[in-house]
Amino acid sequence: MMDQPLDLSISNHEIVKKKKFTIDYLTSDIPRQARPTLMIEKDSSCYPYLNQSMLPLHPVENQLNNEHIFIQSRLKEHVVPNICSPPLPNPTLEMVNGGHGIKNPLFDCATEALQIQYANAINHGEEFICGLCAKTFKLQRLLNRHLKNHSQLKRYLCTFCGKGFNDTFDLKRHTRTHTGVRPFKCDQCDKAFTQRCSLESHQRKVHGLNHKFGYKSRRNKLYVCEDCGHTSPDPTHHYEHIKILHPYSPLLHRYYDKRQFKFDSNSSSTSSSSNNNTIISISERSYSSPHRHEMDLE
DNA sequence: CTGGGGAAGGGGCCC
DNA sequence: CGGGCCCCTTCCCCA
Repeated sequence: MMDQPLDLSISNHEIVKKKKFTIDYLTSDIPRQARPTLMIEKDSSCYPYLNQSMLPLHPVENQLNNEHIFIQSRLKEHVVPNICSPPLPNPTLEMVNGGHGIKNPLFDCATEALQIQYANAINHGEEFICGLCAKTFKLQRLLNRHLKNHSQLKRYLCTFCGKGFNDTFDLKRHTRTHTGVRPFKCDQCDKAFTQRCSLESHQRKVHGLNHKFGYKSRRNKLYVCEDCGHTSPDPTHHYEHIKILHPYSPLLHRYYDKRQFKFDSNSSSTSSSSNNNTIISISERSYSSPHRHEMDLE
């Protein structure tokens, strides 16, 4: 199966400079001494549990000097840790989102506050009502998730800027503002977008294309490599791309997670990529992976 | 002022 | 039931 060279599409994304975050996080009414500081060592790896000497460096921005990147958050409740001291790997920090984010080590401290909010929640017949904003929910777990939105303490932190999110998908979506990954490409022009809705809005407004999808209908899943912007509709192709080009990605450990890789019988490693960007040809043998999933695709 | 696009909040649904 | 993925929507910025 791997005798033929494998064609992989690599998007020509650029690292987009977003001044917005720099301004947001460096201007604050919080006294400078009181601001938490996120210090990311320039050469630190995003994959602290693996062999750092073999890992790719992360594209970074907001660089203020040659050795370190200091990003000061105006959101004092984000609990921004110092992730370069003690030296990585730091067992107290758990990476998420393929190494682009970390679990907030102090998130458990929010449990008490959440319990107070739970106590304020009202069970009114078959409805669950938020005691803080009076929004109603049909299911308890929807109320539970809603209550987290009231908490200022966020579960996941962006390793680029320290901004916090309760949802890893929100973190992943946010990370694209730092990496410049734009998976959703317009087939009518050269524009690309970080979100599918932005692409569909663009096509509707600029090209006059109407959606052929029903309201809230699911689109075909597009697998996106958050490291380089490579996209594929095929989970097998996506997995092969990560295995070959990003052999130390934590995503490879989630081969059996159906939320990450939805393999099916029609999935083929030879399917073409959905974008029209630079095509490079890579020999499988040239990138032999030491990973234990080497034979999983046979 | 307006339109296009970026970014993120909120909620539905699947695993 | 929680985590994760996705869609809809809104807000904001900028040309």
